[in-house]
Amino acid sequence: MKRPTIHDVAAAAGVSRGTVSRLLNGDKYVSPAARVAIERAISETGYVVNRAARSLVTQRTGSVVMVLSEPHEKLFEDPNYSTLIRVAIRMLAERDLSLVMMMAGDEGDRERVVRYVRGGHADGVLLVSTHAGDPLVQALGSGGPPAVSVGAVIGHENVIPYAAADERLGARQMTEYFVRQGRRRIAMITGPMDTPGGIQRLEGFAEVLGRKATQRLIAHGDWTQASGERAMHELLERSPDLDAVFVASDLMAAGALAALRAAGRRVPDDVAVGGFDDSAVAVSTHPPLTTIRQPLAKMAQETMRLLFALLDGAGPVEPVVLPTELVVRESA
Amino acid sequence: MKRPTIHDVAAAAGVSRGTVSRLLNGDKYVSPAARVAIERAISETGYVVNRAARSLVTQRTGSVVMVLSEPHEKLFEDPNYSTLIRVAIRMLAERDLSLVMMMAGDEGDRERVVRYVRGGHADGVLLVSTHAGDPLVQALGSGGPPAVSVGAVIGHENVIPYAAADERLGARQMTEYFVRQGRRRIAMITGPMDTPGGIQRLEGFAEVLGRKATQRLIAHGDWTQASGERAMHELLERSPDLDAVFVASDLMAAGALAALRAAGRRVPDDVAVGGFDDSAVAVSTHPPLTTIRQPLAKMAQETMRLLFALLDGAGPVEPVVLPTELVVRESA
DNA sequence: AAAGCTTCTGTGAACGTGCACAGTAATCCC
DNA sequence: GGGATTACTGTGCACGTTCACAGAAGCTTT
Repeated sequence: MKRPTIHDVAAAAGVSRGTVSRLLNGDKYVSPAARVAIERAISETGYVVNRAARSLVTQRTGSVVMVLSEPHEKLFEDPNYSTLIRVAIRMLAERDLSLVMMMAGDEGDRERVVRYVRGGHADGVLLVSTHAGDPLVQALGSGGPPAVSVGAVIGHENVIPYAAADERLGARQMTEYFVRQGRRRIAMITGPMDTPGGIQRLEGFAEVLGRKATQRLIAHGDWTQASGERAMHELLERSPDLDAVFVASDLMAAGALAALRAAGRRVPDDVAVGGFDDSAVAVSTHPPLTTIRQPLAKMAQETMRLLFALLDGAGPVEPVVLPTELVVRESA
Repeated sequence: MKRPTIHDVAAAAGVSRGTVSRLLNGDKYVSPAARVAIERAISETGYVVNRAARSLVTQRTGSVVMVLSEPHEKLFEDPNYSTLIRVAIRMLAERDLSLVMMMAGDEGDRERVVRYVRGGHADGVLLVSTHAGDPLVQALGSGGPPAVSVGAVIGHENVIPYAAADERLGARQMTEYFVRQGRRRIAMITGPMDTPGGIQRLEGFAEVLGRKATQRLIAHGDWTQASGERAMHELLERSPDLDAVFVASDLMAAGALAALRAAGRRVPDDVAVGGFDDSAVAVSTHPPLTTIRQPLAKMAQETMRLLFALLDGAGPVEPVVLPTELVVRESA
């Protein structure tokens, strides 16, 4: 049995295609009588609009694509993505838009994404965790559908609107907390230095410590737990007398805790540990992590709002930067 | 500037639409000369096929929808979803299919999903974490596009093909491990009893312990960390002399560890703790969790393979059940 | 009473593609 | 050398919708 078309609905309601279409698209000029007849016809026939046909004429697709720019093996280790996806699905659903997911981990992926977007298969683009210098951003460039990002895209802050946490503020909050506690040798494990979280959390750290933030006290990770563990070992070797470490993500902090335990350091007695994110992992470690809460859901919401503004044809929109908050648990 | 169409490509290559279409769709009858001319024309014009137009005539959409059937607030707390999404995106991309995400947490969501699927907007459906008696399954019913599930859908095992871990086997492996270690009072924290993981892990547990698996030693959780903590407190109150607990997920086990610590029990000396999943959280707890590894990536792959078989018009396909594996760490 | 609004309706064209079909030229088989 | 087969190509139609336009009917204004 064939799926009913707008023709069938029109026939059943005794009106023309045009009137049905007007009702469907919220046009004001539909008489009350026609309205009820059509609504009954729709529910009787079980009619659902054919998006392909609509797309063909409107030049819109009714979908937004989320592009995840992490190498495959690392993707999603960070539980934060979950929140983004959840919020995005939800807010898109309210506008009857659907969420398409794509990865841009390697060259082939990127080409596929560019083809997809430039081919007009999405009305908007939602960039996630895009690193500095990612060729994807250039390729998407202008002329395509509007793009926004969760967190700034380095080098394109003025081109791609974003909602982000105040990374510098968060880093300062944690570092100042250490200072207030009387910690003397404060180290840091950063994220990758081609991401805003990598760069700006280090900047905040350095702003507070000034000259005390020496290279010996800084090690770099790549957000993974394993890299946190590795970096902590490195720091312990270089600066055995450190008494605090600010780790730029909770997951890496979990790795750092393992390294400290292996080295026989007590947390927080010997070494205070501070994380960043306040993700689920922060409360499953031992001891639970003192960390910086990012308002992740709020960030996602604001990002979607920016996208909607662009979809609605608003002019240029301003980035949104949201405050972070220190959450004290037992690791510091 | 308008997007190039198949007409433009045909004109640039000096052939007709039909020939271009044949090349695009892998028809064998295209002369070598035409082939190179068209390929050059495509890259010169930057042509990308218009999916909407194609869908309209082929009645296919080129997309598969993943339906996440968890209440919103709980969704994604489980990091396992990440693996599913990653594998799905990847394998779909190889077939030039895209992944659309939808939630089915409440009645409104479910209706939207049904409309979407029955409206012909997806070529296939990928069910995730569908609970027993979910009306969605009925609503999708027959007549729609093929549906598969990661993990069995209770009550529809013979209708909806799935790939799953051998839940019973995993539960037996852990329970037998406890028994071999000489544990006497073995308790269990189950998942929700309307999911295969909830039911079958308990069955495996009971198979090994027989009459020793009493109600006093069994508590129920809902997969969340908080529920694991709550259930552990409950068990400690009911059966203070327990010396081992099998927890049906790592996340709940992390909660259980916190409860045990709060009660002053040492792990594994006083109480052995076993998890299930071998997810990322298993190595960030203290002590790291002895757990049952589910071959999650493999499960996802097999599920996709089943879906592809159905999309290719294969007859009925058989469910796939994959073995689990005991991973010994320090909690037991 | 004519002219101009407002409200509502129907109709034809267009969106870009795949597919069935018809048709052409070359090759092969006896 | 005539018929059948193979390799390839072009054309018209259909898919289901939106949109611009024309027009009808009722009401208000001049």
